[in-house]
Amino acid sequence: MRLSKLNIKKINLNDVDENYSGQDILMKLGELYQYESGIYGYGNLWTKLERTVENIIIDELDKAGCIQVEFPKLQPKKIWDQSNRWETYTKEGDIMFTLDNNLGQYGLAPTAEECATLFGANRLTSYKNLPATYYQIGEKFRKEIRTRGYLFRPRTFVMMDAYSFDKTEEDMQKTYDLMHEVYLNIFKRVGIKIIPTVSDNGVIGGKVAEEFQAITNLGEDKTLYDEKNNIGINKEVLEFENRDEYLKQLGVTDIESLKEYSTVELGNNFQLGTKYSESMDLYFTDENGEKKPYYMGCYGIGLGRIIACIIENNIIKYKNKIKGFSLPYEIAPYKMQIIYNENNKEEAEKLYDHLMKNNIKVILDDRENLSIGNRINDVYVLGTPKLIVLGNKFDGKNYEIEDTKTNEKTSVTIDELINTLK
RNA sequence: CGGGAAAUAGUUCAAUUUGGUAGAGCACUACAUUUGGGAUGUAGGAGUUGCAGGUUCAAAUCCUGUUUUCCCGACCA
Repeated sequence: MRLSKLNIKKINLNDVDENYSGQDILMKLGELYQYESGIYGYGNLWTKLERTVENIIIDELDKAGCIQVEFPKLQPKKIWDQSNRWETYTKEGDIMFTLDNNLGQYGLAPTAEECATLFGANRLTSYKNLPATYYQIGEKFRKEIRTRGYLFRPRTFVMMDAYSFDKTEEDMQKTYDLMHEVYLNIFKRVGIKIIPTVSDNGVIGGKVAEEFQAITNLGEDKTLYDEKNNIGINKEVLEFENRDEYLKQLGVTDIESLKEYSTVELGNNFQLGTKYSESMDLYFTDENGEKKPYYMGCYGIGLGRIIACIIENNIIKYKNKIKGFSLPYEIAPYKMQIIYNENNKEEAEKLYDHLMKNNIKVILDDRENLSIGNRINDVYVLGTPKLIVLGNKFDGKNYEIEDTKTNEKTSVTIDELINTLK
């Protein structure tokens, strides 16, 4: 990408939000735009980053045999009546944005159990069709009573939601366990340290729900982490009466020895059982020709939260002052930023074309009338993991790459450069 | 929904205490110089002070109402 086309604003790093520095920088750049509390527009960097994370999620889910689909964001009231959730979501919970017009009443998708169940039941008519898991990635809408931390808790956000259909409770458990493994792979690939955590729902109904908590000092939750068993316990659980029995069940013996972390929930999986199948009156036919309810599960990952988390966990400071951030190389939409002085303009253009031809996404800082220093500082503001300067020291052969996280500099030839970037 | 803070130029803020022509830094525009870690000079543009009432000769400033934003809590498939 040519930086001259991105039209980022010049920013002052002296008054950056202390808590959410990365997202505030994107706001100041114009790469995030707030329309009102909890409703944002995303610039190129956020969008590309989202695509990258999305592709990782799609890749892992597809490998696990899940089927990508898309459900409507505009959902008719009648399907919510079918599961008896319209009142819950509009009155008691008051979480759904609703529309009322001459065609009828609608809700903007806060989630999609109804859509998924109807969609699945229409084609999963026989036990021979099961199991099946459908997933989609798209915007969700929720009337959060209090927005918080930019894209950590907005009112519209991008989420992956998956819905599984199984014949029996045992099969549902298998699918649920499989999704657990898929989630761990996803979070590993996006570079986030995750703690699979027992949530409070789990206490009430046995092991039917789990959260995937990421360690960050900006978190909303407190999680006790048992490193040996790789399991976390939401601190809320300790408030419950049957805590001892429950902890025993988890294999946690010494609660005092567990380290407490501030965390944010990036994913949440649930065993739904036959709740939707039965309430919506949708069944399959089993081996004996009998009507049976689907055992379902639902699985969610917040894409926006993943991205916010990655950005805020990779802030770069210099002399205790915020400088910007540095994205993990694997997920950065642009791997390197090319900076040059007037004498090396042609060389820089050549390098840019060469990398593009090799399908390596980089940023060429082709803006005019800026000092090298200005340009280098903007690398940090955009989060680009590596930078290369074609300045006075450039000899036409050896390229000096700098890692923005470690400040390590290496000198390489063009072929070596392409190999490192691949 | 409870508690707290705030709203003035694109942005971060000052001027409000004590009513009297609305300012500054950064950003923006033009020209020149500068160009390896957030330059310099000269000139310039930019505002119905969130909105609505009220008091006053006069309101950013005082009073009343209202809207919005942020933070803490509660809430959270």
